Amino acid sequence: MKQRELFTKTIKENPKDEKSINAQLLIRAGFIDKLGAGIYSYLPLGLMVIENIKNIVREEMNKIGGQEILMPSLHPKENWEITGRWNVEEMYKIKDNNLGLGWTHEEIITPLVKKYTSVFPKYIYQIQTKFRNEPRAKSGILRGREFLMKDLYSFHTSESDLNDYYEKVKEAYFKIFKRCGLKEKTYLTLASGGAFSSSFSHEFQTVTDAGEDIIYICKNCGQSFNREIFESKCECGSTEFEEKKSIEVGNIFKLQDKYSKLFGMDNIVMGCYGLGITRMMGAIVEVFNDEKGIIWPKEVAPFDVHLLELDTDASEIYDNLQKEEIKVLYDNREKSAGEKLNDCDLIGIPIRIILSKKTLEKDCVEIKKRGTDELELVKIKKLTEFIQNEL
RNA sequence: CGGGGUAUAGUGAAACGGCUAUCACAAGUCCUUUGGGAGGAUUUAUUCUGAGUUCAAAUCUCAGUACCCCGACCA
Repeated sequence: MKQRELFTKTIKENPKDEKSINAQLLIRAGFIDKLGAGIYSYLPLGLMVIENIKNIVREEMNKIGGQEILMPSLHPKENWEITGRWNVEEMYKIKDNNLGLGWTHEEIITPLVKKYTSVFPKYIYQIQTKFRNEPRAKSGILRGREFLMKDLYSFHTSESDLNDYYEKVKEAYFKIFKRCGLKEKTYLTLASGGAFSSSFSHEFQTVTDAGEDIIYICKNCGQSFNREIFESKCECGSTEFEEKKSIEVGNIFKLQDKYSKLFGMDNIVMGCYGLGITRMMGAIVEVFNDEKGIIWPKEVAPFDVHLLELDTDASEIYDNLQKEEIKVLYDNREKSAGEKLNDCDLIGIPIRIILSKKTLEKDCVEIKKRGTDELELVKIKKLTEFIQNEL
């Protein structure tokens, strides 16, 4: 993709109505646009990142038997009256129509599964826009009023089967975090089950100062506890903890028969497993950035390489890389070198390739990996091979 | 939902209650530039909305709205 043609624009100065790092960088680098508090448009660069995260999540969900569907955002009042959750603050309601905008989907998935199958277990998920009337939208895309979430629901005929599957989901989540670069920063955290689950739930908390939660990480075993349920001793016996701010990127629950019973599915127990897609994107930016911009982990980056030409035509290199299906952002804009270099750092694609008069004299391009200071000259002939090894 | 703050061009800022509301960047056109945001010419406003005070309001007062921050909230 030629940067000249890309529907986006970088901004030099921070927007005055955003304080969070993720929002400032994503807006300045041209990934998202703000429409209102907690309401954002995703421009092509931002959508590419979203799609990358979604595909990682899909692959890992499918590996544990998940089947993808898409449920509606508009929800009839009747479904929510059954569970007594129609009159909660989170629900945006459509006046005079007995419809609300869904902030979760138990009320839809449970009758749907009842209607379409009697063969269990079943694992059904979707990646869909959720609406929540947040009393305080904040921190850019970390806490939006409209956001993308993956929600998986599992249906079992026995509690032990639910327990087994619950553990599988935990593993799948850590595979997702690993591929998104967040594994080292994300802790499985014991939390309350909330109003609709009697037992504990597990949260996946990514450590960052931008987070809204406080977790206590056991220095001995690594188990972490949400502040809301934290007591002074870990299960392993240790009393040494590290206190950290964190953002909840995922939350999994054993719902037992709470919803299945209400919707007339006898002897079925359920689990539900949420994962915030846009929230993860924000968390990635919060974790991976420097004073110049974003530093995308490979698998979620919008492009593999950022090719800059400085006063030297690099279109042949661009064509050759594209032929090998390497995703290239090609900057051949008529801008000063400084502007191109700064934009490149801001956007944060993992590998920067520069062709200039200086490098061309040596039949080379200059390679720099985002987040490092090392420069490397690579022969133009060997460039494709070099990049393929890096991916 | 409580507390605090802000609102001026696409973006970021300036302007004592008083002159034609300035400046930088971006965007468009023309020319010169190209290894860290280069230069010249030219174009860009209902000062958030409504009321009030005043000879005179971007500036003071009140109300509303939006946004930011702290707290409460948050499957």
